[in-house]
Amino acid sequence: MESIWVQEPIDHESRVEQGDHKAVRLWLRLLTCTNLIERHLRGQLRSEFDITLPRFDLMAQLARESEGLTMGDLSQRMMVSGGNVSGIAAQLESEGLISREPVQGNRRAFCVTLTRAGQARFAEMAEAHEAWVAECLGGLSDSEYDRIMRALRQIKLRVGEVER
Amino acid sequence: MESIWVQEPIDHESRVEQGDHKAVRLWLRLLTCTNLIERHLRGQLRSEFDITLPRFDLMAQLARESEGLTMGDLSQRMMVSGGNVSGIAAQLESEGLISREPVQGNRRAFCVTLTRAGQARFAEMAEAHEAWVAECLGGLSDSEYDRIMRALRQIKLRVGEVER
DNA sequence: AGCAAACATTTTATGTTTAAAATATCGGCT
DNA sequence: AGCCGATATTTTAAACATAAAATGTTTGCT
Repeated sequence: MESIWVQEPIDHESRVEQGDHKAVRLWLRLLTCTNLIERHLRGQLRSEFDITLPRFDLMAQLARESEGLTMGDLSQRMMVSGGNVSGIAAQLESEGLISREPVQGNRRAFCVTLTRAGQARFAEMAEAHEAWVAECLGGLSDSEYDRIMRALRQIKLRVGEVER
Repeated sequence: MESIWVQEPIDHESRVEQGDHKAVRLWLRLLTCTNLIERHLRGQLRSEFDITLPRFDLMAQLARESEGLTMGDLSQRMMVSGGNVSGIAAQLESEGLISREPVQGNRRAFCVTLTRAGQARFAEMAEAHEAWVAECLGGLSDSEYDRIMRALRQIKLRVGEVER
């Protein structure tokens, strides 16, 4: 059980012992990559647009659904709890970037949409965001890209089955 | 030379745009997979062992270093702030799972180690944790596994460069 | 020795996230 | 009509996370 101590990069992945299994190593590498990119994007959004990643994420969901989404839809798509969406939406609403209108025929739900100001603001941010992501992930060849996408889809489906 | 990262712009304008969109799709899928697995593990740790992911993570660091680690070491390896480690360690200490002893020759630092109870508890959890991860990620062929690992390493390096 | 800078950690203030409880609405069943 | 379980959202409490200030220690420089 002698843990050869590798010192160079200290992150989720490099802390693994030799005896650890392949799946765990893949998991830690996946986690490291995602955390690094997420941290990068969070910092960029903060310094360039003074917005948090969750708020950007919520706006991004709305940007692809011009009809609007309910709070529950947002919670599902953002993969965060409903209470969390309540808080994030409250902030964006107070900044005038989104609006929440009652749904006719269902007084429980709200229909959340980007305001005109929100649309304009998001368009700016989305362009920069895309460039930042491409900086991190844009260099893959087509075949490599396809291969990873397929593998990740497989993983996604599998976790879905396990979760059930 | 890893050709993956050498981009040859044939049509400078449209090529880059396409690549950007692809990069974003890849990023979103990466994020989805990581979130799904993380959520699964969090839930399992909670329901099976009544422990949170950060606390498990801290214990996992210590389990690999029988000599113990300082608070600063833990902060670096867990990739979280020092203040955060203080709080998590305080909880674990109050539960008797870790101990913090003064380091001889440096009265600023603590040496944090798993208690005997902590070791036993972690051994149980680690076995289950590994099985859960394998459930999620174990379905890949060897070649797929190698390919993803390589691609993720390249991504990791690239983000490191971008960050600088 | 004296002092400044770096170090290791904790504290504080603020904000995020989650699970669970609370509130309110809807729909079906009798 | 009246009840009950599902649905949609908000509120609450606890854990987690960060940045920045505070505390105490070490190191190097003169």
